[in-house]
Amino acid sequence: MAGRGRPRDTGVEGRVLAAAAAEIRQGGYDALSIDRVAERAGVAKTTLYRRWASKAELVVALITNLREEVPFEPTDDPRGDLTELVTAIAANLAATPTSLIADLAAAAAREPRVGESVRALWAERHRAVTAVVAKAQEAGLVLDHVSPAVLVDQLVGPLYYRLLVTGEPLTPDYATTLVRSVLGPEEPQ
Amino acid sequence: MAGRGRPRDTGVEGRVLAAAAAEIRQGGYDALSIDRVAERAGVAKTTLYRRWASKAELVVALITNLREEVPFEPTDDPRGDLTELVTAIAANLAATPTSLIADLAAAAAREPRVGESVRALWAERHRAVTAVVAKAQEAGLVLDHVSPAVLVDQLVGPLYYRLLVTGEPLTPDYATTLVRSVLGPEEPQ
DNA sequence: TCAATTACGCTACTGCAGTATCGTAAAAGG
DNA sequence: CCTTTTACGATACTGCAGTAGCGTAATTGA
Repeated sequence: MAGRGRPRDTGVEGRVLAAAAAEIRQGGYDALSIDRVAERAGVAKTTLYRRWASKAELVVALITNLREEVPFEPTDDPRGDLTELVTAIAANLAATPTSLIADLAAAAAREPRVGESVRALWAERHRAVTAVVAKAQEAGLVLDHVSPAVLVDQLVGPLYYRLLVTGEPLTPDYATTLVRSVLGPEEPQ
Repeated sequence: MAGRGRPRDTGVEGRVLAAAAAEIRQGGYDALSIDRVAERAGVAKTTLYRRWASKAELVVALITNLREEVPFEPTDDPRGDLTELVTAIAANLAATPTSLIADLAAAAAREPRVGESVRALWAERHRAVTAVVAKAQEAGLVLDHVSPAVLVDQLVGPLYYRLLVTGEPLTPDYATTLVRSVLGPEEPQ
């Protein structure tokens, strides 16, 4: 079952990812050099390319690996949940170097395979917001003429828009404003 | 006034931009090679770098140059204007190679100088939407609790979000849906 | 006419991503 | 034991962005 030839060195992946993590922490995507990562990991460059087809794929695997699940437990207050969730996403985006996100988006646009991985990475947040929006709709917080899917885009899209396009800061306050704009003013019971 | 030494060759800029335009048309940002552009323009690479500090700056200058003003004359129907404008922006984004937009965003995040130019390039659309939203507000189409600035983000942001993040297509129908979601259903007089 | 100044072309270089080639090591199967 | 198969390391290469150095051309001012 395990194939015929020489088995793969199972330690390579971990060593390379660790080396890449150390490199990307100081300097972001551009500063991460495949040659340096390979040398630091004690691995030949060709071996590295046997695991990941490109620098972008390595970085995506790295980010996916580092990714810590944001624990989010929904309460019975969809509006509060939504605010909390959007604020958390905004905080996460603000904490990540903008150039890294932009470089991932660029790599995703260039290479279809990378695109799938990156979208899978970001789809998680999208789904979480979608779930809470669905609860808000059940609770009657969403106007009839509004499509839930579009509403999600209008909650999350502006975050990326500010980050990548206008360059304005992502404050917690802004996240709150987004939710209020979409759900209407606080309506006490 | 014109300085002391040898004057700059005034034809360089035009020739380089023309060569760059020809190159970028077939292959996008990555395929545009500074060496090839210089050769095609009949200019030394060093001369090219005397005008533009980086490839990104050259591309931004190129896009700015190619930019044709989208003629938009506001009518007395803010809602229709907004739909038309957002649809036009969506169409323009959909017609541009996604990787080019993503690469510009990445370059903007990397180099502050490029960031300014790119944001200036994109701010035009933002301002146009802001103006129409202001008219809509005057016409009473915007709910009181909604900030106009946030509303603009929620109209334009989802376009970039779909393009760069989720990878979903930008249809004219989607643009219309965005406007309706934000302004409420058509309210006949 | 001549020195100073600036632009230009040319060549060569660094560091980078990615590829090709080759000898060798480690396993499986005959 | 020996062949086959696969992984590995090493070296060298291509094309790329960007930089440095140098000789030379074109202009101004003395």
